[in-house]
Amino acid sequence: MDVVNIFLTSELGEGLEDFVHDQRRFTFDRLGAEGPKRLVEGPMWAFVDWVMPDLAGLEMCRRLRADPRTAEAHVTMVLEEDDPEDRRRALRAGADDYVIGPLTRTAVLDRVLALQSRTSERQATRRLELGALTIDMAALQARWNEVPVVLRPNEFRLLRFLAENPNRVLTREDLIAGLGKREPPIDERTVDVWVGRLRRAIKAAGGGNPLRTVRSLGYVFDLT
Amino acid sequence: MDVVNIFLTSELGEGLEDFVHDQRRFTFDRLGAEGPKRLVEGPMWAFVDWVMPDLAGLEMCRRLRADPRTAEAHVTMVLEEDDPEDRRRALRAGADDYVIGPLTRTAVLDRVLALQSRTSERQATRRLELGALTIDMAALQARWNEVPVVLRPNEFRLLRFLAENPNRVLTREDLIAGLGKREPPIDERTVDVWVGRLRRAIKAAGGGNPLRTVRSLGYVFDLT
DNA sequence: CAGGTGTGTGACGCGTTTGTGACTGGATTT
DNA sequence: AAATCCAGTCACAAACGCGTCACACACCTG
Repeated sequence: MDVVNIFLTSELGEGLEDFVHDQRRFTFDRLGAEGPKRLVEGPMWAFVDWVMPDLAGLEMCRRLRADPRTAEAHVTMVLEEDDPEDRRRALRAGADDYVIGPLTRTAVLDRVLALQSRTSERQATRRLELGALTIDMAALQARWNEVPVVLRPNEFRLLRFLAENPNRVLTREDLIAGLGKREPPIDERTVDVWVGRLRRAIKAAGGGNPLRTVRSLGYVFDLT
Repeated sequence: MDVVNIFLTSELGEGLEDFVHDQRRFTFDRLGAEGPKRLVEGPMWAFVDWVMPDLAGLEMCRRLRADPRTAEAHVTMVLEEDDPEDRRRALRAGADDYVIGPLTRTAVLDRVLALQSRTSERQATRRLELGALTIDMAALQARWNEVPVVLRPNEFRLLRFLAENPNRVLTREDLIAGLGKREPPIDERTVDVWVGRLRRAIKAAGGGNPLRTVRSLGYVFDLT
């Protein structure tokens, strides 16, 4: 299910809790002066209160824009009343949008659903998630439960290819071809060594063994 | 309505007047040896003539870059003919771009519209914050925990480009293109030297090493 | 013109990666 | 049970890719 990450500042959305609507899970997270507590992937929405205890809402806007983790977030400013001058300043500080408070579940839904289609195009970052394992194609990095798996180039290619065809037996021939090795022709037994090395790397990161051997045929990436 | 501020040198664009196109107002302003007459906000384009009565166009480029008011402007050099040597020198002097003159309303439109999306992103983030590292686009300065990192121009451009695409493997080709180097074609191995120099500079400021090498592919700016 | 700075390049050396053959032990077949 | 097959693992050599250095050249400054 798609997850919509929503960041809130200070006491905004006091009564708001995670909820599910229309195939989407809305999760709420506190947003402090240091930015988001945890790093999330996918579309992000931030609702910034105009008045904050220790930091002006405008400054928070600028910080969100300056931080690459949240630079792509859709920032909505929550105003107490409809002051044209404040709206202008909010937009200039980097907000995409504004609502007149207080923030309610309905207000959040309206904003997010109205704009989701537009924003979802942005997140082109390719990424595979298979159980505890996530593979970030852009960063060329794999993680097992957030623990980085240190992989050599060939191992990464192998993992990627296996993960892209889960629950399907891939012969050694498939794997050699899938990694684009032709010259010189690779001995099929070499694949065994590749798999061994990959397994060891995942294990070193505290992971399990998602790679199952199918005797006399090849290997499978077992999903769940 | 969005305003696009365009600066012109000397007799360039003699017949050009303010006009409106596609929801944008284009305003033209003279650019003298002392820089722009008035201070403006928002995106700026400067068209610099190669030949000027009292000042060489190249020198004008450098001044624009040195002046914090115009350092972020998009500078287009206007050449009379397509001389590769002149192009090279124009780019080296700080120009982002060039056209073969004379300057017409159409040429201005084309340049500005083609590049606006890219540049407007840049304008939005005058400052990047990535963990201990902050990059000040306006001051052309980077700091690691408030300690200035002394960078040469090329190193700054490299750091900036890497930091603008964090957690993404950038090939040497990407980096060369990202720094806008085309003429003459740059040897890919030179990128290694750039990275080495950049790393050393960050280290000299007491910083860590946010630049990860991805063997046989390129480099990544690792966030967190 | 001399001195200084910034930058691209070729070359060298070292650590890493990787394909392979050999050995081992478990599984399968006869 | 013996014979056979097959996959896991190790050690090793060759190839590869990267970091670094010194140098040349262009440019700027005085």
